[in-house]
Amino acid sequence: MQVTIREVAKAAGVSPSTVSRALASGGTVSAVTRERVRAAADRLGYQPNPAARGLITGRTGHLGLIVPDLLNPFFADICKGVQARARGLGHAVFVSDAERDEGLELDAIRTLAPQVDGILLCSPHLSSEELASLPGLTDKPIVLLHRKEPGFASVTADLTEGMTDALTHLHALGHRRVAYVGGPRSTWAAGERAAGIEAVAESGLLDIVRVGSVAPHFDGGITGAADVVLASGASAVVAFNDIVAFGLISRFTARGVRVPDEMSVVGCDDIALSGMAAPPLTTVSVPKSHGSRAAVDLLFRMLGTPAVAGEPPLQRVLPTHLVVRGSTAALERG
Amino acid sequence: MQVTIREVAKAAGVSPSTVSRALASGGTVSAVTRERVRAAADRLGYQPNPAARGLITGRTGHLGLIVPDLLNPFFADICKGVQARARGLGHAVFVSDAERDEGLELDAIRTLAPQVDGILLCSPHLSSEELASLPGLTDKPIVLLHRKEPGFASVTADLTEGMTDALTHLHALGHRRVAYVGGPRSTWAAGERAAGIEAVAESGLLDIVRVGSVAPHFDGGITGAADVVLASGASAVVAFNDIVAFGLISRFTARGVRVPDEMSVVGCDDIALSGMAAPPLTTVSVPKSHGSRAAVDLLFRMLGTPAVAGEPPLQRVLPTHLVVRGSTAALERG
DNA sequence: CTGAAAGCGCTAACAA
DNA sequence: TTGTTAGCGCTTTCAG
Repeated sequence: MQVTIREVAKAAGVSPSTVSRALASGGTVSAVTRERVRAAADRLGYQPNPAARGLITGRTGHLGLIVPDLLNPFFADICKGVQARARGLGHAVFVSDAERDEGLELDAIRTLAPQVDGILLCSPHLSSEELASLPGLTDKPIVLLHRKEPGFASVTADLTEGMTDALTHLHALGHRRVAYVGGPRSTWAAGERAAGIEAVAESGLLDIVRVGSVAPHFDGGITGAADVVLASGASAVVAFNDIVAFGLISRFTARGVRVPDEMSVVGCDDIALSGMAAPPLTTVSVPKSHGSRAAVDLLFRMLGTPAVAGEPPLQRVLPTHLVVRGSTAALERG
Repeated sequence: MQVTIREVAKAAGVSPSTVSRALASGGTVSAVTRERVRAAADRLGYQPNPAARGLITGRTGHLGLIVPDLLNPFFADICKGVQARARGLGHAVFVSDAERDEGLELDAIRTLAPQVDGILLCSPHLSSEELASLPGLTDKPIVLLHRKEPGFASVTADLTEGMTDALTHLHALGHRRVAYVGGPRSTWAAGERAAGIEAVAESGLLDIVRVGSVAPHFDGGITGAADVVLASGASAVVAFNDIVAFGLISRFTARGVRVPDEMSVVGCDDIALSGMAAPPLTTVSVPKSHGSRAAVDLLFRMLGTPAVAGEPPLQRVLPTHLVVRGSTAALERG
């Protein structure tokens, strides 16, 4: 089906192993031979078969990326970043959308593991216990993306600080009573955000109204949450993420409450669309491409330097920053 | 690194080939042996090495998907759909984001080709000539997704009809002068849409104002286009896609023009966020998961039945439909 | 129904 | 510097 190394060897008048060496980076071949081999390879359109190579090197040249939902632009962005960095390092990436289903996620890990050199796992839903069982499932290195867990290498963003920044911003604008619409309760990221909210609540800086949890997708009971926010007397609201923020704004608008004049809204993630919305969304920006890049780099480091027992895995925490756009405004007459 | 077929064979007291047969679907093994092998495999946590298998069967069990930009939720959605269907058929999928760059796209095809059984290509940017050169690059089957090209199997949506539906809807609401903000000029999809717009223009049903082309992402000169629309005297606008529509609405809002009261807006694609926007977007819905599914199925059919020379490749065209939400309204006092 | 042997395309010792 | 040999893990003839 493909042109093999043997045909190239024949065409160049050398042995297959010489072809292999000539085409490899560290191969020890004479310049003339290398040129002859290259020419022959080009002429025949030779493409090395990665499966055969992998069989012997133990490296596949593939990475696995598992995300909970590509429909959430946050994860699509992650995916793009991972893909770009992996390409730069000569690796192709398998993407698996786990559809927010723990069973599918575990399946994906099991299925992907034997075909990749390492796995990047965006898994807000898996329990700590399930995560802990992973190293038994596969010996391939795993990097957690946007989740931190003892015993795992990870790259995360400082969401706690992001939330306090958001609240501080609202306070500076004169808001004193602020609602928080949380995300799925059991999630790691939800806990991180809540910690930031609670820290501010306890400091007494702001009066915080906690408006339960909504699913962070498009039909997740956001309408009801918006109505609760409206009834609470809050003049501003921080949302679990940008999608929830969009949902809130949509409902506010439908009820004739103008954003930001009558209600300030802050999102989280800074998905690409948030700058395009009407009004453009003030949001806590999570470093997506930078985080993806860092995660891929961390995984590669682990590939080069297999884990030493007793040495704790690297956990990198990236800063967030608040992007102030048009959905927040100063409160008139405190 | 992994447990091999030989260890399973030893554990089950049979030969490697028997293990292979026992685990394969069509293997001719006695029920007892099969059970014994299965038990041993389970106990040892055996996972067949797909690379080794692929080397001999000529099948990788992988699909390649190439998209121009995952940041566009339309393609993220496609990706999700392809992934879901491929998983159902036991295939993993490589995703490659070509970053709207023809060179990267060609590279991706070249790189992916030897590692997959077939390729799903979302390529609005490649010229017809470049596309035509693809079969020389690889003999792997290719299905074009959301682009139709002579000589290629494809799955597309009827955008022309979608556009005429959108305009008909606006006409029914009393609009008589409607702007069209087009996308990148040279794109296949742009041509399809333009055909629908022109058909209506020629019919004389509506007065169409063509407002040039904007890049279909977040900074693509949409602000300027919005101002041109406003100056044109149109009471409604059809946008190249939902993202452009969001950008227009954002600018309209910033200039104090209310949507839909003073300006109706129609998008195209029906990305997940469009129902969440404020106001929720009226849009031409393109069947994304259905299209992805159809494309994967078509690719699998080609894998089963290699192309017969002289027989034209299958080209499937899916219907679009207009989703009327809150961004369009009847024109007061025509 | 099962085992032995060959070999997919490639790389990595080891000799030459 | 180059060729020869062996073998990665698996499937698939071919005998038995």
